[in-house]
Amino acid sequence: MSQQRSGGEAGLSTRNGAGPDFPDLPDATVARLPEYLRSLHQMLEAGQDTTSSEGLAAAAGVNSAKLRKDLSHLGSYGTRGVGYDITRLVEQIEHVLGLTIHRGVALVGLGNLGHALAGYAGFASRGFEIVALFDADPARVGEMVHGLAVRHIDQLAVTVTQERIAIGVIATPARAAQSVADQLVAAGVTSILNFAPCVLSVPEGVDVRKVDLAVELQILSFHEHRKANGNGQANGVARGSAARPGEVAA
Amino acid sequence: MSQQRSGGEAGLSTRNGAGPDFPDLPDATVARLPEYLRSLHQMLEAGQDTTSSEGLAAAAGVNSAKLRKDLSHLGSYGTRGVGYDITRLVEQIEHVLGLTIHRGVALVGLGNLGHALAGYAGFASRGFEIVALFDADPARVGEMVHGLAVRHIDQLAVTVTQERIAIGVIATPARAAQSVADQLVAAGVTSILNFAPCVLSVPEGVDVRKVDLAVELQILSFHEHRKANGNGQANGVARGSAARPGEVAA
DNA sequence: CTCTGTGAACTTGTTCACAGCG
DNA sequence: CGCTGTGAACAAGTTCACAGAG
Repeated sequence: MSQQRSGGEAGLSTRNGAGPDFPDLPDATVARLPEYLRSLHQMLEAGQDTTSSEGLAAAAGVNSAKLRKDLSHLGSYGTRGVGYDITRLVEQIEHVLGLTIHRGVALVGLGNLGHALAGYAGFASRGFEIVALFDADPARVGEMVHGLAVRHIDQLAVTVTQERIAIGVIATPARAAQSVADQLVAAGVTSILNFAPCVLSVPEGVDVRKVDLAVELQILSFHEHRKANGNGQANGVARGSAARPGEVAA
Repeated sequence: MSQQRSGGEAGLSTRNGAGPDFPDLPDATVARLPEYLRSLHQMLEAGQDTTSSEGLAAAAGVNSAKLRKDLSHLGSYGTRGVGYDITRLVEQIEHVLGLTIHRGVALVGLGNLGHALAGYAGFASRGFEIVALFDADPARVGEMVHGLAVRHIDQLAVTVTQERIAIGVIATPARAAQSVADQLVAAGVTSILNFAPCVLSVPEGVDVRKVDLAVELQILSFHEHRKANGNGQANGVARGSAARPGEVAA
């Protein structure tokens, strides 16, 4: 697993017992499906209605064998000699990712980053709706942010339970994050996206994904360092990256 | 591999030819070093000066064998029967990651996210300084954001070259990202952190890391979907995540 | 004859388990 | 004797290369 890649615990992903609708996907595959989906939507907008593994792979920045293997895990939705029907593939991926269900998200912490996340168009366009905002600072409570009023963190339990929110986003300072996570979990949240630079511990059955902006820069720094010192043929693009192979433009 | 996982091309990382100072680290190890570093700093602040692999592993959310293997790639900086000297380990990791050198960063795109990034304290505290802001919108040019004036994107080449900026952050809409990347590369930038939801193509020798906020939610959605349908023992925490193993609280 | 789907080879990453240093 | 450092076993992920469907 990418950013980041890569890191994190074993990533058991998902064990078997799967019906036809819930194939048992490798973690690495799950992490790439959203990227395929994005490329497919782009193609639809461009008026395309069919694509080859080669074409979609190029658009998503992976190689075609990998793409075919990923898609084959969903079942066979391609036609040999022709390619994939884009609409059908989109439906299939959205179904597997559970994007056909509308998902409400609670956002905790309305500092700089929280404000940006609250207004991030990319969430809404992908079927996620931020339905509640929380902050511990009384000065921020009541403030309207992108059409939603900020509530005090004390309201978290009630709201999350009432609105059956299953996904929480933590954008608080690190020192507050564990406590917020505990409250989210207690209220019934089972998936957390954590932007605070700290490790959260949560009960089994709760998924946490972490995005640490500074970590990404530090990884780039490592590669810079190596390039600068001319050692090895440093050039690697890892976890979640997107360089196409062998292009030399500039 | 995995958050990134992590997606992306082969991830050659770094080939050999390494001197003692530039060990050839596996990508997965590089991705974890920043997390170790953060935990170590936290321990220093708490007044600790020594830690065991077990202790640091717990703090960083990995298992201790992995941690020891990761650190062993840097050379032997532990004492058997005792543990690691925190200060020494911090120095070593910072050196390997190239954090001893001050790195200026250019940020392009000052929408919601760009504003948040410009003010993100986590960058500065990790040795990265945002030294220039760019936007294409004339209405935003000249605006002061966290002490820096926004310049027009036309100034990018000059500024990046003059200030010898090696790292660029793209926080523009997707449609502008490729053009911005091209300009960054042309001006000499060799590492790019891309927040735009699109694949960038860059020449060999340039590293790109991608952070896509919506992708993270979609991955969580997949696990939600499986949990809701009770299929398999869904619970996996992948790329860049941070749940401790086997804790059952709440 | 083209392009998918997939076994098999290979590479990378993780975990185990223990030798041996301090 | 505790804890690091590491070979060896294992697991996951990637790539190759080709059979065979359309």
